[in-house]
Amino acid sequence: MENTPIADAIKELLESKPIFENRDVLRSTYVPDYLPHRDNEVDALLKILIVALRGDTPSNILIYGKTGTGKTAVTTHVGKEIEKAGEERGILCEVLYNNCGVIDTQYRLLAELARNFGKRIPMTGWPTDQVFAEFKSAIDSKKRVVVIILDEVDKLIKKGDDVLYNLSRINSVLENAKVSLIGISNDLKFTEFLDPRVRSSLGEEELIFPPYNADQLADVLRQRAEMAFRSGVIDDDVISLCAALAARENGDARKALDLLRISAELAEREKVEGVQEMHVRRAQSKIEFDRVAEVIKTLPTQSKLVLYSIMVLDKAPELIRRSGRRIMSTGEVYQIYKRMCDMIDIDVLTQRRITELISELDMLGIVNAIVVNRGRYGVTKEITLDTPQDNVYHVLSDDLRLQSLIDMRPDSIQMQLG
DNA sequence: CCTCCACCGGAACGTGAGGAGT
DNA sequence: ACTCCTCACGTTCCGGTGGAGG
Repeated sequence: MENTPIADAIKELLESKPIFENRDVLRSTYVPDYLPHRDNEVDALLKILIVALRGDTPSNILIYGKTGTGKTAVTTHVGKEIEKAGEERGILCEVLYNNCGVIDTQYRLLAELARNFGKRIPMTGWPTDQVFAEFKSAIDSKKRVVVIILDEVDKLIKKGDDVLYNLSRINSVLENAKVSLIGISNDLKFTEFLDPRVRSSLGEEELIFPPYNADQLADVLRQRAEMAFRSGVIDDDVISLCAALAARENGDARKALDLLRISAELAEREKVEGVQEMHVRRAQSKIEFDRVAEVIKTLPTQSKLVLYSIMVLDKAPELIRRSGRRIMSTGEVYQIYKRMCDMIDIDVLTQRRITELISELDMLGIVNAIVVNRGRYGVTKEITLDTPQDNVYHVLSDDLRLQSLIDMRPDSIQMQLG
């Protein structure tokens, strides 16, 4: 039988030894049976929720912690264990997980909750109180304890805290069932915007999850790596590097896992036997670029144009360099910006506004801008480009209003500007 | 020691879009 | 359909800054 090139390629790809045994273990949504270095948090949560198994109402809980500190993992993990233990003892205890980042209106949340108990609620159309009433009657039909996990609660209260108010008082109108709430937030200050009554009711207990340090992250990674990879494809140096890099950025376990997974994917694509430190470095810059691209994509046109002005200026030969980077001032950027606005017929904003846009770009980590005093020569921002820019062009030119300009590329624009 | 550059960044205000209430 | 509010985005105005250079 004659093989086509593609058939050969498929054969080769299938036969090459895979690096992964189970890729999904490295996703942050995967919850392992044991969570390293979260024993205290698991304990604390268990102690609060345990009363559910005696048929009592657990206190409402607020959980705080930066992203990737294991809030969601610990909570769902403990939730499952409690449910299981209840089952074994013949106690009806249900733990419902909701991500308010996805379910972000009160209607949807209540509808979702009610559906969990077999109620059929239309996607839209009913008055919210009716949905609430349905939910109430659904849970109250039996003697049970219901624990409602609200992940990313801060997203929910953006549109008013009515749901939280109603849910936190629901126990007073229930005869059989008991409800307790667990709110998860990565914003420590989000309760400030809450109705005081809701705040005190929701925050009966508060848990704060500290970030992982590098050693702890390494343990987390080792545990997952053991399940995720064939033995021998990854050595401890790679894991330590991933852990160290992620620890530098707030001890985010999600980031550490992403880093490890993407490193391995890069290695796999190269058909190399094992993952090397080089892959980790490359994975990091890939992640960084994806982040930047995402940010730039969502920037308003004016900000993009300011960024592009900086990029054009960055190519200018006459600028002073410092450690390889070209330094420019607000005034210089503004001059370029104005002329480019003319070229593509876009409103010219004032320098005051541009200063602000530059500061925003700085906060987003796309450029560096520090305010310096040049004495006799005034105060200005010293701006340097902070992004590997070659990749940025196509992201910028997605904006139709800028397309013609971006396609010209900096060098030829400079010719035109003179 | 004084001056003065070239911009920073706060304050107050204007405008239009979009949402809530009625 | 109507008003009323809020919000994001911009503008104008302007006082403030701090060290290089005289």
